[in-house]
Amino acid sequence: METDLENSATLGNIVFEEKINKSGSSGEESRAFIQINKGENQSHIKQEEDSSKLPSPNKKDVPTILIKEHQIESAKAKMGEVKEENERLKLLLSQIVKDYQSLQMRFLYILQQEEAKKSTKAAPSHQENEESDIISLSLGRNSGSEPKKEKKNISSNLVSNGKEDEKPNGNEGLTLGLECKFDPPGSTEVEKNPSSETSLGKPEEEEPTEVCQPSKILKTVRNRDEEDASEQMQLKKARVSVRARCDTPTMNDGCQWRKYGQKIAKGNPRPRAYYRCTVAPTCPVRKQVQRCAEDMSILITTYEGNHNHPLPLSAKAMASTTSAAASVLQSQSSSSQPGLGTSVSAPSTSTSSAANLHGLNFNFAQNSRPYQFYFPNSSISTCNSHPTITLDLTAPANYSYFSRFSNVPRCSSTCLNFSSSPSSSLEGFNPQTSWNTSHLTFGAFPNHKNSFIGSLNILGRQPPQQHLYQSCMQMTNPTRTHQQSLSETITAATKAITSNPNLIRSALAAALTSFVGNGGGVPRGNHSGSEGKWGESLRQKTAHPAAVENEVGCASSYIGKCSCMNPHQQQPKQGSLLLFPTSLPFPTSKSASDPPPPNNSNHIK
DNA sequence: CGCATTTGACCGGCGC
DNA sequence: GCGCCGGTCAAATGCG
Repeated sequence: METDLENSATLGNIVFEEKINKSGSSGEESRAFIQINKGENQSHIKQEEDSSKLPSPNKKDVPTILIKEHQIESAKAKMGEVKEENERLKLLLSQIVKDYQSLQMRFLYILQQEEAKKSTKAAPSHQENEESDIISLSLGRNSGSEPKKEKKNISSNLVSNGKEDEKPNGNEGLTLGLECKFDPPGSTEVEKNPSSETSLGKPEEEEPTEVCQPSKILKTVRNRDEEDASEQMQLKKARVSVRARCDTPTMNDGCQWRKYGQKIAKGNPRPRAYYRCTVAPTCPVRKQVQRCAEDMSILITTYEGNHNHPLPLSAKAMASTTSAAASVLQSQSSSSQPGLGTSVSAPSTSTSSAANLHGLNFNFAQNSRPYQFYFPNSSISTCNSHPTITLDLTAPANYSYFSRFSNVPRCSSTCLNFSSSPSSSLEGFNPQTSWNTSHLTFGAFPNHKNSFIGSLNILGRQPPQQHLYQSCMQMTNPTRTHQQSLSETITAATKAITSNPNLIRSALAAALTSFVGNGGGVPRGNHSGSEGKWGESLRQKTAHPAAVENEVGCASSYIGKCSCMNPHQQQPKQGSLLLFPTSLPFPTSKSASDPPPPNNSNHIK
């Protein structure tokens, strides 16, 4: 704009007018009108030329020339003033942004401090506020060897943590007990979890140690479950469901999973597979994989819990996403239940997720205005046994998804709709042109009292954030190829997540990294969920965008650049972030028992 | 032989 | 109290 002004000034015969103050000047052959809207810090230049009134240079009207020169000088002077004003406005804006960010950080810090205080009161031994509710459930677990073996070998006193997951490992309870103030000194061998730094129990969940025979462990644990059921109910509830188009049996989220069960759930002919994370023996994270009953091409993966161990980047991405999403639920539930105020973040997953969880700053409004979330109910009711947040990464937005997907009567559902506008074709998505604007929307669940609806315009009017994400997005520019750029992307996204307290944005960033690739992942071929193929596949696609359309099966996902809005959202067009729905390049899992892709041969057991 | 998967049984929560 | 359902366990089975 300034450049335009300067250029215009050099042309001469130009009169600059501030529309507000000086509109209506006349008598000039050639004019440029500058409309300045200081409030918006935006200006538009209109140029008008009236050739019929152009003075002839040959005319001997010298005074006219002098006047014009004078006018030019005047115009230049005004232009300078405008520039100065523009600079002032910029400075002011930047200052405001800085202040805002500073306040935001302070607020987050205060929140974290408060959380820390609560945790300290409840359980002095635990310092991390970021412990997720689900992780709390995993208390008492150790990195010990196979649960069965330990269970058999343990004759010593055991500390039950009240978690079913821990039943097999009597030692686990002991381990937890050590960290727990209630842990008896005489407790037997305690195995330090390799990832113990991340395994922390919440005060509420910690329980006095109990001595029991190995054979009785299970019952003891369950009894304690009953005793603490009320406390743990919520903690167990938070879930994050990811909907993605995937022809492969399972999504490769970078983690290693072991299947421990399969059931045919009511209302869905496809079996639901149950997996637990095997990256660490004590990891409490579990996931359910099921095909969408109405669209078999959609794979629904529901995560519960947070990893208590280091994860590869690819796994971190998903974990961060799920943690961040879960934090939404947590934040809401926390408001309704002070006792559950501890954070939801995954300790081991990354500092980013942890930081984000407490940083949930949502500007709620009564209107679905851009940049604001509308929560008809400010919190998810704790009565809901399974509050679930859904990340919908499937094809074109169809809000019927939400209603049918949230069909669990007692569950409140939160949906992050990553679906694109109907016009955007997943397969036709061109990554090269897809990276500027994103739009994160929240689907409404009219049928659920605890649902919330809203939309977030992430970039819109927040230049710093925009820069942040642009930096991330630029790294993913297909022109920059391969693993390095992907790695950078992941790193940038991680930074973005870390630095930005906004939960949704963090989730978004994490989601981005999830789909960008699994750099750094160390897949284990022996585990069903250990593939790194999809990340690799995506890298290839990124390097060769043209090939994307030709991909069969799980297509790559990209965040698209789109100047238009999601039709379902009546939001401003500018600067909105739009996440295109995508099929995910999840590799095929070794597990033959996983719900088979709709198009593929299905063998359901 | 070790490990992962399969699959029937079991348990607990919830609704009627 | 009973039955349904989701979730988990653990023995059986399969595979490398």
